[in-house]
Amino acid sequence: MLGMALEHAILVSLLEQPGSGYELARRFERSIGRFWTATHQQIYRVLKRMEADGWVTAVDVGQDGRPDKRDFTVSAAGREVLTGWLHEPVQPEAVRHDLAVKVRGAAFDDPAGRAALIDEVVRYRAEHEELLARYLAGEKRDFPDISSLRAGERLQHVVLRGGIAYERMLLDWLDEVLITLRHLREES
Amino acid sequence: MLGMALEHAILVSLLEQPGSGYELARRFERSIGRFWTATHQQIYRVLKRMEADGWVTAVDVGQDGRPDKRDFTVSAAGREVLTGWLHEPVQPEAVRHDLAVKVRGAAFDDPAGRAALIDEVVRYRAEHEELLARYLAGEKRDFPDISSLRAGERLQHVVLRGGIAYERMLLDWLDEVLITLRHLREES
DNA sequence: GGTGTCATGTAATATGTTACATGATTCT
DNA sequence: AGAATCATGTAACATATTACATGACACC
Repeated sequence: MLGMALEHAILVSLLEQPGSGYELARRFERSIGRFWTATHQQIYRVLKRMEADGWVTAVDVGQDGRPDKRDFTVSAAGREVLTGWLHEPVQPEAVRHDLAVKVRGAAFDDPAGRAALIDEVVRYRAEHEELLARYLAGEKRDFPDISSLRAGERLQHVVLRGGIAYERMLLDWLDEVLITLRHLREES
Repeated sequence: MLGMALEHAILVSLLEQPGSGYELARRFERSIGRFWTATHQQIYRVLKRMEADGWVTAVDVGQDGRPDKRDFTVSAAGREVLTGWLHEPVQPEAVRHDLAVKVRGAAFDDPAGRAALIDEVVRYRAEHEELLARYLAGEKRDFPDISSLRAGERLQHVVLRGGIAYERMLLDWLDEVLITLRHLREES
């Protein structure tokens, strides 16, 4: 059970705030998704197993105007599993950076293909510029007074700072990539 | 076949330099591994399929003092597959950042557990400091004169710059994380 | 004699992705 | 009337990880 993965992200998210599979999926699209991606199908499957293993307990909640949902809460056993995992060493990350492969691959493409890559990098850059703007807006909204945060909020905030730092670094790097690609275009 | 993955990283690597499965695995531990991780088991399996599909061709090379190896080269068909993929939009990255989950999870750990996390972050930071040093040494060694690089080398270099930028950003962020964790410790 | 590197793989299991499926309500 | 959102899942398939397996040679 070493190094297991989605389970722990779900445990953290449910400890911060109990919720349904659907709500979890939405959180994974937003906040948690900054450092752990998962689709609703994965989440439902893992939640089912976690419930069977007694890591979480579910309560049916009727809602008016909306379908019923099943609200999950972390059990004492689930909390123990999480703390056990927290004390394991951090696993090396599995990196998968599409764009970097494409940039190196551009060496084997023709000028038209490289021109298309420039457009694609521009599009990709715009996406991440928006993402950074959303992170910064979220920081302003959720952590307006940084000096008065409780422990959990401070930890959430420093993780958000990581997302912001990552996006800024990425934008700067994409500018370097664009300079390089445009430079190569002008030479040919 | 959209969005397929390891295949393309292998094609780029073999176009830069033909080689055996073992050599590819070593490259994935080093240079390519900065943006795409893969184990030798994965590589052998995918190479087999790529050979069956005619994307690469293999030549047996006898070596003295060493086991024979099978050297792979990208075929014309493989090159076409790669350029086809290069012209597809970049897929959103699947992020999986263990440490960020643990930092948020630390909110639900006891003081002893948080102290242990500080030690773990320190260890992790030292690992990445070494990695950055290796990248910088590699940059000096492989790109001593930046003004006189050919197209392929310039693209390789800008990708390496990305790795360097990432590691620097990570180290700065880890310092922020340490400040936050130590601050919480002193308050308790 | 033991450790490490070179070189190749198989098998079992776990995880992740994609497509499909349902049904109510709210908004335009 | 049609599209979007809320809410839950199953099934089939693809990919990744982990453990196991073999054998030669080089170096200490």
